Order: sequence, then structure tokens, then C-alpha cells
Amino acid sequence: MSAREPGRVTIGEAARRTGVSAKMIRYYESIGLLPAPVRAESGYRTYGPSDLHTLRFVRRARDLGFSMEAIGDLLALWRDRDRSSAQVKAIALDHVAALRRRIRELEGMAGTLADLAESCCGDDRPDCPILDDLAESPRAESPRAESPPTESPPAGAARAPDR
Amino acid sequence: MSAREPGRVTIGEAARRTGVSAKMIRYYESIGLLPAPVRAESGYRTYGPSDLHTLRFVRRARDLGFSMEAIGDLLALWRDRDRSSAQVKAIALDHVAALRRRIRELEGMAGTLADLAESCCGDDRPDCPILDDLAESPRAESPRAESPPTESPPAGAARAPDR
DNA sequence: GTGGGGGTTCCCATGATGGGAAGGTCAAGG
DNA sequence: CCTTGACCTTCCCATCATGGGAACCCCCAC
Repeated sequence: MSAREPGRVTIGEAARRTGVSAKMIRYYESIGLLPAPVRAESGYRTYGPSDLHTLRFVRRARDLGFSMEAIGDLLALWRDRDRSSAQVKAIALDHVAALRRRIRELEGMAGTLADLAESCCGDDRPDCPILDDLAESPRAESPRAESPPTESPPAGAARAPDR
Repeated sequence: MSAREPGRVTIGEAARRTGVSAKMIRYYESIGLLPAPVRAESGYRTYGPSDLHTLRFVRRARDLGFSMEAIGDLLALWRDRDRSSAQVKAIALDHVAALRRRIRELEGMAGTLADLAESCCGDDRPDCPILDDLAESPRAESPRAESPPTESPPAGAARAPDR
């Protein structure tokens, strides 16, 4: 524990106290999310109480799944005493919507797959509805007539905005 | 439409017919997920019906959220006529479990955030419970106050192997 | 003064995907 | 026959947030 200035700690100590790794603290600084901290004569970064507070803010926002970009916006609003809570709320609600969209996607996958797994007896025999489904070219939610896997007309590939 | 061999198509055509981009087809080949295809004299990759079938298999598996690693396993089982359906089912159920874990995480985030947003009036004034929560250092596990209708502690987002 | 722990910078890797440059190939049309 | 444009090839770079590790410097206690 160096940092002879009162109340200032090194990056490792800041990491320990905020739950943000030293690597990440440097990274956040490098992308401009956090301001460059005061350096000791040695060149060591030193963090004061308000820096630690900011780091905890970032940590909590990450835990809520915000992107770095959104966190940057939130930090700016946090620091801006003239902000309107409407701006903050908008960011939060956008994120809630994004989370719920993602949840619905994942639920679709889990549901389909759970159904398939349920219809698979899971024994020593090779017959497996799961593989059968994966091998069925015409990807569709509802069972559709299938044609032999030997080339059929284009049939337009449905672009799923996945991943 | 080159590929003078009967029924063999170029990578672009394969991409169009399977919904897997040419880039991704090459990438899958490079990581060993797919075998190197027959090359025309020109050096062009050429894909036959069974290759297209495999590509559709991969595409469908991706749509279900399987990792490349899992897809490799599924492909191997698909090709192995001595497989047991239990193996396939195990992979599928593992993935369902992972999806559901992730869904729960996201729901935790969305729930917390939706609550916060609800308690934020979202007007011109700067006071904002959302920012207050983010700035609150002692990250309480379940500040999901309001009234506890029927919900038990949703186990907030601790260190989530997220994103 | 020495050892160990911790700081510094820089590079690399992840997973799955896209973008783009530089150059070879193919088919069609003048 | 030659041009043109679409398409293929390989190779490199970027994403997003994170970790690993090397090479080197610094600080403190013994």
C-alpha cells in the first residue's frame, strides 16, 4: 500500500475495493470512459475516493448489462447536474427493451430445443429427432413439407438478425 | 454459376443456398469444423449437395445458439451412424440449461432496471433513482423493493459471465 | 542490498462475424 | 480476341470486453 497521498490508492487496491480488475480500469481509461488519474512520481496511477466511487458506478452498470457506450452516457449524465432524469430513463428503458428482445430470442431457442430433446428418447440407439431437425433444411418454426436435400430452388434464405 | 462438375456450386452460390455467408464458410473450414472442399482447377472451392446439407445443419444449429464447439460435436454425431441418441440429447440439454441460465441473468437485469425506471419520473429535473442506484456503492443484492407481490429474491447479477 | 510483490507498457487471444485490399478467373458481349 | 464486371482467392484489420503474459521499473521490509 503505497500512495502516500492521503486517501489515494494504487490500481490494485482500487481493483480490490471496487471489483473492477486492474486490467479493466486501465482499459476503461484507454477508451476514454474514465479520465486519466493522478500519477505518483513513480508513474503509478493513484485513485482517490471519488475515483473509486466512479469505478463502482461502472461496475454496477456492467452488472446490469449496459454496454460501454451506454455507460459512458450514464457517467456523463451522472456528472451533469443539469441533466434531466428523462435522459437517464430513456437509456435505461432502451436497455430494458434490448434485454427483453434478447430474452425472447433465447427463449425461442430454449423452447425449440427443449421440445426436440423431449421427443428424443436418449438411449443407445442412433435415431434422434434432434439431429433430424437440424438436418432438415427448410428451417421453419412449423413443420413443413420437405424436399430431398438435393438442391431445390433458392427459396430465399431468411436472414435472422442473430448474434 | 461456374463449377462445371454436375451439381457442384461455388462458395457464393453455396452461401445463397444455405444462408451461411461465404466468409463464414471459409472460417468454418479454417477452424476445422468443415472439411476442405474439392477445388476446381481454378482453385475455387466447389460444394456438392451433401456439403450444402452440412452447411444448412450448421446454420440451423447456430440459429439455436449452439457454440461452434458444440456444433462440431453435433456434426460428428450426425455423421456417426453408431452414435447413441443419448449423447445428442445430453448436448442439447446442456445447451438448454445454459440458455435458461442466461435468460435468468438477463431477466434479473431487466427486472432491476425496469423497477428503477418505473420509480424514475423521467422529467426535466435531475433527480434520478436510476443514477442513485448505480452510484450506491454497497451493491445490495436485492433492492428490488416495491412490494414483494409473489416474487422471491431474483438473485441479482453477481459476477455474471455475461455478454 | 536484496527479494518479493506490484506497478508500467505492449502484444496476443478469445468467438463469431464483417469489411476491404490486391490479385486471379470466368462468362458474356462487342 | 479482348474487355468488362461479377466472382473467387488469400491476407489483414476491426469489433466487444476481458484475460494472459513478457519485459521492465518501483517500493518497502528485512
